[in-house]
Order: sequence, then C-alpha cells, then structure tokens
Amino acid sequence: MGSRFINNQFVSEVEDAENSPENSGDSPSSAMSNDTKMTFTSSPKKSRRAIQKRVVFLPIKEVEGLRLKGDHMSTPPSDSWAWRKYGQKPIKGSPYPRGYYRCSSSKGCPARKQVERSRQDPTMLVVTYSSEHNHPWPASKNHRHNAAAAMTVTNTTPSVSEEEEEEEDHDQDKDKKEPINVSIESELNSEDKFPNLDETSLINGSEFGWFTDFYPTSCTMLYSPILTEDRDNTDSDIFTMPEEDESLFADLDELPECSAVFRRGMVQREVAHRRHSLATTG
DNA sequence: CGGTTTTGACCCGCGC
DNA sequence: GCGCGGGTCAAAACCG
Repeated sequence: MGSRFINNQFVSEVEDAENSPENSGDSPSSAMSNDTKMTFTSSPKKSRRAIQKRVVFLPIKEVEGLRLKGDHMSTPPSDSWAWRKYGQKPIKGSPYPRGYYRCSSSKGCPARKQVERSRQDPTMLVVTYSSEHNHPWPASKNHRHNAAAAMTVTNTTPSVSEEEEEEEDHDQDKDKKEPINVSIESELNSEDKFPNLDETSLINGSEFGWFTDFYPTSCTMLYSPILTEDRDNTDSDIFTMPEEDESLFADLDELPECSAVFRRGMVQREVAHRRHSLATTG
C-alpha cells in the first residue's frame, strides 16, 4: 500500500479485509502534519471479502469554516453524492462515535461511507468510503435536494454528533451526465506524474465554480499563492489531462470531490514547481 | 408527505 | 459456546 500527499491532503491506499478498525484510524494522521489527508484504499486481496476502501482525512476546522461562511451555494460538496445516515456506533478505544452512511442518490446503490474523528488527531475527520456507486454522478434529478438534506461530513464528538450540511450547485452540472471521473492508480506514489502539464491544464473554473470559490480560502490556499493567480486563468482554460495520466485515476469515480482536489492539487503543484524552476533557472 | 436522523435492537464474525 | 465489537436494521421522531 502506498500513501502520499495530494494537494494538502494525505492519500494512501489501504486494503480492508472486511473490518479493519485501524485502517481509518491514526497511522496516517500521526505521520502527517498537513491539514487535509486522504487515504485511498485499493488493492485486491485474498481475504474472502476484500473490500476496497478509501479513507479521506479532512480537517474539521475547514468544515467549521464552511459553516461560518453561511454561504452554502459557494460551499463545495464535501463529496458530490447524497448520503443518508443509517447508524452510529461508539468505537472501542475511541472517544468519538462513528457514523454510517449509505448513498441515497440512487436506489439500491451499495456505496457506503463511515465518518469519525481521528483518535490521535481530533481535529481531523476520517471518512472511509466502501463499495462502488452503481450510478453516474449526479445521480438523480432529485440529487440537489438530496445533497442538501443529506449530510456528508460528520463532526463527531463524544457526546454530540453534529453534522455539516452540504449543498452544491448542480446547475452548473446539469448538462453533464458523467461524474467528474478522476481516478487513481494504486502505485501512484510519485509527485512527478504530470510532466506535460502546464498552466492551461487547470480545471475549468466555470465547471468547478464551487471548487474555485472555496478552496482558495482553505486547503488549497495553504499550498501556494500561485493558486490565486491560476484562478484568473481557470475561467477560460479548459482542463485537459494527457491520456496516459488520465489512466492513473481509473478508480476514483465515486469520489468526485476528492478527485477534483487531487487533480487540481497535482496540477497546481506541478505548475508551482515549474514556475519555481523557471524562476530559478532563468 | 416524503425523506432524513436518531437510537436501541439485532446480526455476524472473531477470539478465547 | 460465549462474549465482545463492529455493522446494519427499523421504528419513531424530526424536518422542510
């Protein structure tokens, strides 16, 4: 299993043979200092029920920041599916309960996720995704309603479980039938996977309006002021990714928001790196 | 009224 | 077999 930083998020791949309580727990958190961490799990295994899980680490402070903004329409989806909570359990060894969510975007969708606070770093939320969505994104015409009503990020505390309501502007996506289909390859553990990217390879700002509106004030901003400049270009630039690189993301379709963060983060990092290189070399 | 959240009960796998 | 712990169910409450 590999793990790496993506944008300011930590991504790793974990294999889960049914229940592995620790896989969403602390190791990434203890090893990382960045604000947002993501852990992807994949890698089939011999266990009789090897379940692919993707674990995303989110800083609670960002979630709270969103709430303070009070501007839901500029708030990006913590993820772009509608989730319905179906259970909550206290976890042994952790002062924080774990919330269980299933996808409500489509009837019968097997996709699930678990949300809890990291034990070692209570400022981090651990979101564990399992199973695959069996429908495209956005999932349904009711998605907007569902997404607004269903919680995606659970801020779990020992005695209180408060939820962060997500809302997204699907008007911008109404013409699209496909999810933001980005995926990641399990062996992807180098930061230099995008040798051919340049500044025109940024995400289209109109397509990801919620994203550009939000991230510069939070995690993305932590990366580099370059991002602010890049935003000026994103409105006209169309994001394109080399086919070869596209294939590196073949397994992330159920995580559109994380994928977007990942992709953008990778691009921006590359751009920053290139600019730095240019500045220092000539 | 339809959908979501809450929460105790239930189920199941695992270790002893 | 039994107890424990995690995951799910389902009924009631809640909400827009």
